[in-house]
Amino acid sequence: MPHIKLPAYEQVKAFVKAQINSGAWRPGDAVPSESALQQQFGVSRMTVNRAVKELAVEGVVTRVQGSGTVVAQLHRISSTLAVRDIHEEIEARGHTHSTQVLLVEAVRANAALADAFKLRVGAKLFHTVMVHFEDGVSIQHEDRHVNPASAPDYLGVDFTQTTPTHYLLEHAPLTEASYSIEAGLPGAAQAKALGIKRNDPCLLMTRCTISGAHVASLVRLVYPGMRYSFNGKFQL
Amino acid sequence: MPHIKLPAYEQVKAFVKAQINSGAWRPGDAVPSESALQQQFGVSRMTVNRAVKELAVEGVVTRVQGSGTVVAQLHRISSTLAVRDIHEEIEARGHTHSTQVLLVEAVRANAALADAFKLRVGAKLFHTVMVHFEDGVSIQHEDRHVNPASAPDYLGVDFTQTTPTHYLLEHAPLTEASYSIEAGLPGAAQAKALGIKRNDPCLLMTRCTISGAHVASLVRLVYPGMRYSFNGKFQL
DNA sequence: ATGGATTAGTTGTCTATACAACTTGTAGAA
DNA sequence: TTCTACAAGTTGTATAGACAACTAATCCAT
Repeated sequence: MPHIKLPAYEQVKAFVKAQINSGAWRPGDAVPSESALQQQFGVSRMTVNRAVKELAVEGVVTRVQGSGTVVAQLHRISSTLAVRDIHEEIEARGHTHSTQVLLVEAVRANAALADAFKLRVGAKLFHTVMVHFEDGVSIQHEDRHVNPASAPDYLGVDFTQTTPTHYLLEHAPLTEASYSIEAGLPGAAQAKALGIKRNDPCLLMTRCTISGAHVASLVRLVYPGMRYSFNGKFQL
Repeated sequence: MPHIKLPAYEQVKAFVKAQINSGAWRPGDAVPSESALQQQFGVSRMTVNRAVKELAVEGVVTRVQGSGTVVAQLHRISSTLAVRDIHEEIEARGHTHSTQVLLVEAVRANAALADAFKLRVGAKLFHTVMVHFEDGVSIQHEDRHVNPASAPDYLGVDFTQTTPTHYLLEHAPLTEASYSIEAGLPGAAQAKALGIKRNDPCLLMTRCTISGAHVASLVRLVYPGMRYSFNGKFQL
């Protein structure tokens, strides 16, 4: 065991976590005030403040100005789902990525698309459909609509060289995004493109990204069920 | 527009975010040093330090001691997946929750379970199977194994009154958890218990929770496909 | 009893300063 | 050329103090 000297604020954090961890302090219990911890550890209040504030950000404790600090009721799994380029993701696993472009076109927004993009019906949108492969195995079907206001040159991009996610992250900096993940069956065309059966379960992700004032992109991703999973981890 | 006076550190954060948001600073670009921002805003270095440090925690910028600060390459969607009691979750939606307990028993660990719990083959484990309903509609099939060392009285709990998650969060404080979400088909027994067809796609979540020195619980959750989704949002 | 002011205690923000730890480029020595 | 030592710049940690903002309880006058 290396005798690494932890910073003072880390020692305070470790102490609080240990009390919670051991069960001595239970959810809802009060955590000693900053001045109490300050005296206990012989450090300045700013140092204690930093420690407890970080624990609050991590969701371990809850603070109320004027009232005090208590052990949080729920311990959250803080998993950070990256809006990440699938190309990089696959390369990071040491595999090779390839893309089959199925469709590149300009379309006019129907009611549903107009609503999602906050544009009028009939407004011009870009539309691409492609399949991504990991070592030759289909892993993601990507059906995307893009707002020309956010990426006017989108249709001219060579998507066998650059993924839409990569291009958009470069040209339309992300300011807001929302997503939804559910299970479902692929459409006929999607199943065919992915080379799976119509009744093979899939993870369906829809994601809407906003860049500045515009809704930049709306994408529907289909992951063949058994070939992909979302993973996460949490540590107190 | 309310003229709310933001704290100084929030103003610095807002400035940096605005530069990134507008595209003036792109991923990989250098962010001004703390001393530069300090002079620009006429505040102390500690205030600037707090602002930029928080941006680093949020994943907006990347800092390297001795080198500097740059705009982060990837903007992450930080979605916090709560290890949350499904009872509370349903009640929070204004619906009513009910449980059908299918199995409560003690079992001996087979190879797979022993490996997951880091116990020897044949060690005693508790095992419960139940279905959760939201307004009478099945929404989750829960198949759970529990380490007796973490919750010796687990089998005596009335699970029509208390959910396993709630009981375990109370009696075995969570210190670590990992999960995996994928799409798949339910087993025959699971489909029957949920009242769905064998080929209805489902979200499958397996979750392993650690409490102190013990692997406390291993649970396999099955959510009927179209009735449940995981949602998340991100804002710069 | 009710309502209002006061007060003690707690967290939130901010300052000015100091030193430590680390990175990077440069000047000098081998 | 190559390596070393140094210096400048940057972030990390920590201090002591101050005031603001808020909460909860108490006391007091009505």
